[in-house]
Amino acid sequence: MRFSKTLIPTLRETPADAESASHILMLRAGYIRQLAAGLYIYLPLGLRVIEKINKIIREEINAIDGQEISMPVLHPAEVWQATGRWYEIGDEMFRLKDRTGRDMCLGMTHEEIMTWLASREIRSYRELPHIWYQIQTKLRDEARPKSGVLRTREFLMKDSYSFDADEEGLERSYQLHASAYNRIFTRCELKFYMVESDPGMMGGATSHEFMAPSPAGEDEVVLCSSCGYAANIELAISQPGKIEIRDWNFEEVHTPEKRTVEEVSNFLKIAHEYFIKSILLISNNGPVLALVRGDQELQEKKINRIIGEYRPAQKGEVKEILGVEAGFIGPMNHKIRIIADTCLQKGVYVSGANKEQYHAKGIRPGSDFVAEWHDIHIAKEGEFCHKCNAPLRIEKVIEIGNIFKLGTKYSIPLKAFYLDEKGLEKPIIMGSYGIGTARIAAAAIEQNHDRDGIIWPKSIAPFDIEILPLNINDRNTVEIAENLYRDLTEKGMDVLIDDRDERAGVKFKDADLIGIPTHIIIGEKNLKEGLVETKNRKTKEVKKVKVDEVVKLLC
RNA sequence: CGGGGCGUAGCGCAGCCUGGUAGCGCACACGGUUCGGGACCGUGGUGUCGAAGGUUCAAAUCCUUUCGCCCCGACCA
Repeated sequence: MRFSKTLIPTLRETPADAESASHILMLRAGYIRQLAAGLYIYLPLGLRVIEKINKIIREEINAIDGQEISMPVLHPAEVWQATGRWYEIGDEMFRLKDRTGRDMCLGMTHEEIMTWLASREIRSYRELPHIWYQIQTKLRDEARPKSGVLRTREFLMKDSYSFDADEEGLERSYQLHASAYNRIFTRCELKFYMVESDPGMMGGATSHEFMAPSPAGEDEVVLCSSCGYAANIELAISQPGKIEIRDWNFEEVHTPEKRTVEEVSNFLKIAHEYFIKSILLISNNGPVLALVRGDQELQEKKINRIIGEYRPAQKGEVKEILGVEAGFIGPMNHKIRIIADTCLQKGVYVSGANKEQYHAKGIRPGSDFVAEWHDIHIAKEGEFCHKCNAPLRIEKVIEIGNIFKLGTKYSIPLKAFYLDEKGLEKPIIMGSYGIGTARIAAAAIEQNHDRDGIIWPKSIAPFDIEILPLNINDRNTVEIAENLYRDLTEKGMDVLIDDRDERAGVKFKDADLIGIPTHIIIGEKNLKEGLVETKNRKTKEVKKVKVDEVVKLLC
């Protein structure tokens, strides 16, 4: 492709609205333009990257017998009403009416529609299993689009769905996807982890996420480098450091105006981990007291899985329900449900005395209070793996893919049944598997860039080679450049030739910004000796090569 | 949805506090010199100052409302 005939509007200055590296560089290097919050135009270079990624995805999903189909973006409400998600999902779903007043929505995912299709087309166990997928635009009215292409309201996603007769089949489809995903992200040359994740609204029991480490990521994962344990921080289990068991007798201590763990800890000269933090929550089934150790935080997702929907109690409610001001709550002598973090099972602690201006020292779990024991704290860097006891570390990550076992959550309400060998009607067992194409591109940039610009992995770069004829007014330069352009293209390489009448400096700067892996620099002086230069964008290594050996070297 | 910030030329910004009718850099056009890391000199064009309303002799500037965008948080199939 010729630079002079391609829309590659590079920017010298950093756009004010961009913050993350991928956002800044995609704008500056002329890959994308923003239409509105969370809506992006993919310019020629951007589109090429997306297409390269999609090609890899197609090859790998086809290889596990996935069949590509294409589904409408506009959906009738009834299908979503059948599964209840029409009502469960709030403002995140774009809704509209057609001219006859019929309720419609824009597809934010396609479980419903895929299942609807399966319900019509699959009759017998003999037709199973199936994997259907599409690479299609999804629309979600995100509360907060951010970080350029990382979180948008309209985005391209590969979503596949598996249909099996039983759990074993689902497990097989799930593993096929896990291995396909590993190949896809490996081919895209990303650093990534496969981690345990919270199935959340998708229902079902098992799910994993594929996470690309990057400071621009919105999620965090907990990793054990010793045994390989890896989980989303929303559900990661960790063992806090052990503490000594003190021989304190139970006593009430006057702690005037000392409310927070920090304040009482300083006042009594006792470390945070000897405290019990009591947090009052209001669930749909009444108040719940959650207890975590003083040096820990409550993991909201974990408690959510135990008690369902809830909200933190307001100050007035604390006094009303527990009879004491927040800041002096302790776990003793309450009639409400108490859920305590498992690490509190052993030890002797300090907490509120349930009496204004007093804390209690020498609290013994089990005898001074009873509780349900669950892991409800947020895992922290330096805590220990519950499997192998090695120290854990935490990394920020970008979610680039996920796989879910859905079971029958969609097949039952949408009546996707099949007849088994005995003629019994059974619901199809499903899985759903997503990959965000643009997030792969963004993650690749986040993980591979330098001061000068993008450094694309070879597999997803918009072009393989960029030719830089430095002076296009020199006949020899142009001739050699054009010959190389033709020969390399004929060999199947994707080649961009910077045929603009620009100064050499401009071409170098733009080439580095755009980030094509290999540059061929054609300058008059070297040409006089029959040489051109090849430059590796990543290592910056430059080699002088004879003109007629270039093609052989690069193909 | 809560908190914060910003809307002035294509892009990046100054001017606003203390009202007097808009400026700088880059980009763009033309001419000349230059030509291997975002050249230099000269000339030139460019704005409903996000929008609406108000105060005032006079509003980019003060007041009110509203829209948009970014950041933090909440949310996130």
